[in-house]
Parts: sequence; structure tokens; C-alpha cells
Amino acid sequence: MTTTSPRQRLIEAAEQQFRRFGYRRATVEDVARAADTGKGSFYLHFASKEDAYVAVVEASLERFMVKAEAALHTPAPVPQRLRALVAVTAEHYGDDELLRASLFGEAALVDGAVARRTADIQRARIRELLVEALQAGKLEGSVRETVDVASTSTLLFEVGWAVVRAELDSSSDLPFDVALDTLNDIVGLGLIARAAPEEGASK
Amino acid sequence: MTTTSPRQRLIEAAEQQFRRFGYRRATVEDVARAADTGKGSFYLHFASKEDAYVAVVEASLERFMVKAEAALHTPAPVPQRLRALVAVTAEHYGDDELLRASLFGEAALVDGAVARRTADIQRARIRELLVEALQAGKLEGSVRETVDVASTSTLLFEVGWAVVRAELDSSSDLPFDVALDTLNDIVGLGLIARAAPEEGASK
DNA sequence: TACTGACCAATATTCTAACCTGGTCATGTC
DNA sequence: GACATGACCAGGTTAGAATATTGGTCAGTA
Repeated sequence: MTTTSPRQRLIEAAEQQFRRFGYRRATVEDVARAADTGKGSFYLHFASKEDAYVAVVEASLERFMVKAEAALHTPAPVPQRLRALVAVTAEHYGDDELLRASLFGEAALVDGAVARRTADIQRARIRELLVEALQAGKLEGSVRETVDVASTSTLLFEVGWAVVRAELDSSSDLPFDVALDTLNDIVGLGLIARAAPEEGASK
Repeated sequence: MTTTSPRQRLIEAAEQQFRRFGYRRATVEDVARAADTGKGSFYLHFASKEDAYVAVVEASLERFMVKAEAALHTPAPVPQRLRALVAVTAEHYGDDELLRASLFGEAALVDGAVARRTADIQRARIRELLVEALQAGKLEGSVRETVDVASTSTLLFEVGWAVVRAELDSSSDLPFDVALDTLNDIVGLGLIARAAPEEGASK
């Protein structure tokens, strides 16, 4: 029980406390006690309570990233991989209240500046994934060369989350698989009726 | 100054007060006074303060809808019309703090149940626009017959707002016209490299 | 050197009393 | 009668003083 490093123990204890009580109500003292150490030691490892929270979110996020990367690193064509990513995300975020609250700013667990900070971290990390996937798609030839990776990843990120949110929000009337199909369909083929697949079609 | 109907005067007065002080701080009494009428009369026209707020949002929304419909009802092909819609939206919502706050739940002007209610109204109304545009697109042949109008409108709504938000959020690093181009590009052509424009490409 | 917990300033909570405001309705006006 | 009004009330909100808690520090211990 005391075999892990103090920092590790602190992160684990902090995670438990934050998950149970939320950012505000969890106290540094309780975290330290739960990690079987003094409050002073807490500050040897983290500059502030907020930093500890960020560390917890980052650790949680890392666990999600493993799944997410697995979903993306398959031999399937890129659009199908994106679909898998959305599915995995909905599943994971459905279970992980802490990540969800930190991303959407659900006030029950976090809010204000901390929530914004952790939301940014998640967004950035997940968008990296999309950038990577898009570049891989270009290499393998399944994504058009002309696609602007930076802005496309931003937009993909938003539609992706729209679908995830529709799934997590029980009051939504958009069935998950329909949303997924549509996402794939639009992202894959666009809206335009096939006519002139040659040059210069937009702007 | 007293030529308009009492209800109209009340809505205008309410709009001024709500815009200036926000939903909570604006008082029914001040609204009535500003409309040059008694507080009791207020309740002849509105069942509650909240209903008056909704009426104000609806009136504001209607003014936006005029512009939005104008942007959509042009002879241009549908994707280009959608682009115009996004541009118009960004412009209008950039100026109209009340609509913006009511849609995004910016707490300065509104929050809680009222904000949710007015957000839903706006979402529904704007999504109708998209549904209409998609159907028109199908008729004129510029939108694929196979796209699912209901779910597509939902997703389009989300990307559209992502672009608008990127524009309104000054800290965003995504230039508006790049975002617009990308939106058009993806929605128009999808991501897939042109290869087999025949059958069964998704799912 | 590595750690700790008593300590402090700042913030949060609780309590109470005064105050305000959404909504009603008896009364007045046309 | 139909319509409009403002005095009135209950419930909720604010203000502010008194109290308790907590993030963060640091002198002291092992």
C-alpha cells in the first residue's frame, strides 16, 4: 500500500477526491491525508490545488488517448477510423464524469477557470489526433490532398463532439448510429451531387 | 410616442431593459414604467416576466431570420448559400449580445432555465432553415438525394456554429475566411479522394 | 535533506434583518 | 361592462456581521 511513489499516491488520492466531491469541495488536506502524507508534502509535488487537478485530468485523458489511438491506428480507411474514434469517445466520456465535466464545464464537478484550462487541454490533445489522422489519410491517399488540415481538424472536432453530445444527452432525438452514418456520409462524400469530379469545385 | 400598441411598447421597453440590465436585474416595474403603463397591464399581455423575455428574444430572432432567409434565398448553389448564411450569422450575432447570450448562456445577460428555453427556440428556428435549404438543394439537384436531412441539418448546425464561434471568439487562431472555405470544401466535397464515385461508399 | 503540521490571510459559509420584486386583485375610469 | 391601474403581500433576495474553512507557507523536526 505504500509501495508506489508519493506523487503517484497523491495523484490517485486527488483523483478519488475530485471525482467524489468535485474540484471545489475536495480539500488539499483530505487529499494529503488520503495519500498518507502531510499537507506540506502535497506542495512539494504540485504548485497548487489547481495544478493537481490538471495533473489528474491529464492522467485520465491519457487513459482515454490509449483507446482513441487504438481506434485510429487500424488498417481501415480513414473515414471509418474517424467513425470508430467517435464511437470510442462517446463510450469513454459517457463513463468518465470527470473528463466530461472538465470538457463541457458541467458545474457539478468543476467550473470557472479550472474547467476552461482542462477543457483546452483535452481539445488540444484530441485535435492532435485528428490532425495526425488527416495527415495519415493524405499519405495513404484516402484523404484529398487539398484539404486544409488545421481548419479541417477543428471542424471535424466540432461535428464529432456534436455526435458524441447527441449520444450522451439522453433527451436528444438523434439516434447514435444515424448520426454516425451521417457524419461518415458527409465527411466522406460531401453534400454535392456527383457531377464533375475534375478540378476546382469550391471557391 | 404613444402611437404603437401597448403590447408593442411593452416589448420594446422590455427589450431595452433586458439588453441594458440582463434578465435578472431588469424589473417588471421598470419595464412597465418605460412602456408608460402600469405594472398590472404588463400581466394583461404576458403571463410572466419569463414569457416577456421569450417574446423579446423571438422578436430579435425574427429580425435575424429575415437576413438569414435572404442569404439562403439566392440563385446561388446551396453550398454557397450556406456559406453566406454562416457569414450573416457571425455578423449578426457579433452585434446582438442578447441573442448571443441567450444562445450560448453567457451569464452576464441570462442564465438558467430561461437561457435554455431561448437557446432551444433559436436552435430549432435556425435548424429549420437548414432543413429547408437541404430540401431545396435536393430539388435543384445540388444536394445528393441520399443525404439524411434531419441528422445532416443537426451536424451542419454544429459546424456552422463552430465557425461562427471561432469568428466571435477573438482569441481563436482560426481565420474566418479559412474556416468558411474549409466548411464549404468539406461539406461540398467531403474528405475522400476522388476514386470510385459509384455505389456504396459509406457504412 | 525530506518531510511535516501549526499557523495565517483570504475566502467561504451561516445567520439575520431589511429590502425588493413578481404577481394578484379590489378599485377606478372610460 | 371592459379595461387599466397601483397598493398590497408572500417569497425570495440582498447585505453585512460573525464564524468557520481552506489554500498555501514556513519554522521546526527527524
